[in-house]
Amino acid sequence: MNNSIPKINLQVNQNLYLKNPESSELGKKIITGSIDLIDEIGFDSFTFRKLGVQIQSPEASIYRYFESKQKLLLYLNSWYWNWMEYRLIFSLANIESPTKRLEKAILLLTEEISEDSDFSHINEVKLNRIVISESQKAYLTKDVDQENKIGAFSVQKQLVETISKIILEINPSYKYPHMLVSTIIEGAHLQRFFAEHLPKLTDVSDSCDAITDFYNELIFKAIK
Amino acid sequence: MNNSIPKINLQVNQNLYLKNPESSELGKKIITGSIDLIDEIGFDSFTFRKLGVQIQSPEASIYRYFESKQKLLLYLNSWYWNWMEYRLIFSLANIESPTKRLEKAILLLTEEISEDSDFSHINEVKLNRIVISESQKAYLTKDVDQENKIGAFSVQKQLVETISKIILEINPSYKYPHMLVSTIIEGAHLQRFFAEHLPKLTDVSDSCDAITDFYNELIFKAIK
DNA sequence: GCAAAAATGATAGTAATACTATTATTTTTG
DNA sequence: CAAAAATAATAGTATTACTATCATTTTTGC
Repeated sequence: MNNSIPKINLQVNQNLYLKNPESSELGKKIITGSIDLIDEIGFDSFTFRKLGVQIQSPEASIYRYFESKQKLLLYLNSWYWNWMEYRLIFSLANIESPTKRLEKAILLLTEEISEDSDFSHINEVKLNRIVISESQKAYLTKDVDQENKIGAFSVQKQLVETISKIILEINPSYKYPHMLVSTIIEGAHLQRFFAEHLPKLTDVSDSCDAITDFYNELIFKAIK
Repeated sequence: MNNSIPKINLQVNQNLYLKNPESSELGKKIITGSIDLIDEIGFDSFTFRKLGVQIQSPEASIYRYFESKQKLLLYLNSWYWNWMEYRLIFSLANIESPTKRLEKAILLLTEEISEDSDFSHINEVKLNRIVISESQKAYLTKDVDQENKIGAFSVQKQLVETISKIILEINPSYKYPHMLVSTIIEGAHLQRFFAEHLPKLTDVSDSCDAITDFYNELIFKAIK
């Protein structure tokens, strides 16, 4: 990811918004502002009223883009995984060996995101932090089946499928490729959260990236 | 777990309640009622007012036991992991072989809980469903460091430590025992959630228990 | 068996939240 | 440049997450 990449719009599932926030200045301000604000105060304290103050637009205008703050969170989550898949495709291009492909995928899913790619009006470092601490709230709801029906999680499912296929290339008889991949995807985020807030649940070492190393070992041993 | 077990009170961290709910009839009704209600409508829609209606006591009385619904969730979570540890100790008693001990621990952490043990006024089947879908909301908060400081997660930490030690008995040079155990603990619950709501993220098979099998294989290969 | 203390019930109230509605003003576009 | 679309400004509502007060019931220590 570097400056040579043209500004591409990642398409997010239309059911997650009332009006595409990419289609106007106000829409982009809503996205940029909500990422800033959620990162700062957390999703629980985040309200459209506070966002309105932050971006200097009335609360009612925000409701014309998003039905609710839940839907906005689903949008951000969806954008993030879309971005991940884009990065994955990019990073796997022209690599033949399935083992190398899997290694690259694991790195992408588990590494810390510490640089904003300037890819768009979206700050990926902040968004990554939000996905780590808040995205589970997007599906751990009584509405999950409804949300699933409208395609809110299709990007994650797609990503899990893509990486599962690489695993099956390496070992066609491995029984649990999807479980293994979804374990990494959610687990890696959780481990980052634990490393920061509940270190007794992890084995953090300042030196190298323990999380990437842990998952690399885990996965390659599992599918051998 | 069977009827021969005497009714024991599991002690929950005192910082999580204002008044011990085990100490009175109303307190127990609050716990039983909140488990029923959260299981039914979900934690997001759950309010102390609704709970008051359910147990026929005024909202204000509930606030004398719990400062907020967040604290109540922390209490339930803490009770659950306390119960798990109790079961673990029970299940490992008199077993020498660390491999067998680990196998038993994995089973306990990953199996489906489908029978209420009649161990107390708490319905463990419902509580297990609540912990699966809601417990992450107890720590994925801006308040997590504060909550951690008052000991809200000490039971989970204890459990992770106990099982990590078994792993180190089997392989003293394994680098990531805590990460491995916390990966199981949180991952197993998540996989159960996925199996029910987002099956494309798993490899469900009706026959045997895929989740237990998956983690068994994963862990023993990882530490070999 | 009874007074004091503690717990609970009944009721009310408040600031904030998660929206919806209406009308005025600005901006865009054919 | 008029019509349409988008946004701003303002107001309003039901619900939530509490806190406060006082009356009533239950528990307890003697």
